[in-house]
Amino acid sequence: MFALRAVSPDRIVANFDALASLDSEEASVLTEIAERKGKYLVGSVLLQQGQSIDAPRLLVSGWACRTRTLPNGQKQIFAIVLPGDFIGLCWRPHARALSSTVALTAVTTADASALLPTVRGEDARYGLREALMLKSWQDEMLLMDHVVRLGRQSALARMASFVLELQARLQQVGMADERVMPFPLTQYAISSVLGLSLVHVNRTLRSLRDDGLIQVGSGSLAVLDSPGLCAVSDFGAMPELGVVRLKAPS
Amino acid sequence: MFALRAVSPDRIVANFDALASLDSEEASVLTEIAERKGKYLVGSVLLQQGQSIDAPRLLVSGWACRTRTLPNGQKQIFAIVLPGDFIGLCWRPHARALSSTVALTAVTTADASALLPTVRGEDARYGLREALMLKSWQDEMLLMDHVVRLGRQSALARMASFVLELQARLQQVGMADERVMPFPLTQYAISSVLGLSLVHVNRTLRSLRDDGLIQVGSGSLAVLDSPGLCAVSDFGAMPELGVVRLKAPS
DNA sequence: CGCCGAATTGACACGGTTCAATTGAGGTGG
DNA sequence: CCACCTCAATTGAACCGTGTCAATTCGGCG
Repeated sequence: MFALRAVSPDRIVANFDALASLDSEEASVLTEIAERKGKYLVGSVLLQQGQSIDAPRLLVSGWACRTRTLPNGQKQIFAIVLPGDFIGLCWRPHARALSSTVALTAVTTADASALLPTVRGEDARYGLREALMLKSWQDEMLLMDHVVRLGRQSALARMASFVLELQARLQQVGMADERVMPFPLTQYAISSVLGLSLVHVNRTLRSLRDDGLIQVGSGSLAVLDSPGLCAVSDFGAMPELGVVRLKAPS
Repeated sequence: MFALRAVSPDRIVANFDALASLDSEEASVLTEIAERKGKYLVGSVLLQQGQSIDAPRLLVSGWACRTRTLPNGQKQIFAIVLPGDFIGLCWRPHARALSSTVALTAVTTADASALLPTVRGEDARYGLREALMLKSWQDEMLLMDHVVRLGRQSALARMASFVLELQARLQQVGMADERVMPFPLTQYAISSVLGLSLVHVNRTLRSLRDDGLIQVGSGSLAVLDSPGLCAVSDFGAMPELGVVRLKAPS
């Protein structure tokens, strides 16, 4: 299936190399990691809230989310985890997971424990360390962008900026072209991300579709009018994604 | 003024000692830090978004907030910074600030650069390092609690859980007793935190007051019915603050 | 073919925003 | 000491975005 297509180790290396130049040894470490895989079904809990974080993993294929379930049964999704993203990678020692990570589709992950010395600064993989730093910096930035979305944007703007965020991130790992991207999320999942009711998510999507801004197919989504979508998204609110500077042209 | 009362170095040490036992050398480092102060007026930018973080500071007195200003002029406040909290302390090397930190009242801060080696793990202050780790863990947790607030709670619940959060945090540094606490926030600031309109913040506060749950005086707030406020807050949604475990009784 | 979860749609209620005006409190200068 | 100014707080009324309830349709899969 489209959405489950695995990201190739090469793409992952390229993604990180774009953040900070990697030497060949660093690239091969990443490649090795990406090849040691494990599979999980939809709904699998990849990391439990409160669990101590000692073995970081790399998401290789499929989509997941960091989420918390409220007492009344509602869910709040903090972030969507895409191929090339890490699960349970933290710069603080002895950290515990602040949210559960759950598979939204079938998923494969790879053990990334080999990166722990690099994170701790115990080896000389400076480029890789810089890339990991920028990656986790981006994660934190996305969370703050999300706070702005939930706190200050309308349903239409939330949806538009969410779509644009996913598009940008998928393009970074080569899973989306200028227009079309995989989109395996149910409307319920989207509602749990955006803090809206399921019904209103449906209406909001239809509105964007009726305005010719996007097109949703089975498991995929196409951005028909990127500037228009930016306008709706109030994107000035979160110009940050573009700011994740790629390395200077070498 | 009540709210501007400085937290004594002793209280700060006690706060951190409650997270992880400190030895006397570690305690004296904190004390020295807390005594090297600088003053700032209301509205001062203590840390600019995008600025590189190299000199962490400790907030000694007054309140501040981490915030971002949107293109339309609205603000979104991500977190309230209270005495005993750090400004610009990050576990990743070469990090940049993801939001600006602005003084909400007159403020005094202290240079905490002396803690950098401890954060980097370059010295043997293990207890202090553990305490700092838990402190920043709590910061991140509060941010996720905030996402839940904005995404899933009603105005009343947001207000109630916000008040309870501030109460708990102020009690940790000895600035609030069982009932009353300093409360220098304008309703506009509260609206920027909770993602509500200024007018509705006013109405929500009045509702809590009319129900006999809280009482607001000049620069202070009293919790009259703590269990009642918990009930309104849907506090089950964010049981985390209580979970910041204090050290085991020695 | 029949089943089940996901998507869709309509009608209606309600929470929250917006606009506009008034009141209250602290600070400053005459 | 009072008049005045400014910003924060307060209140009312109308509007509208979003949630809720309830049905219906669609689509994949056994």
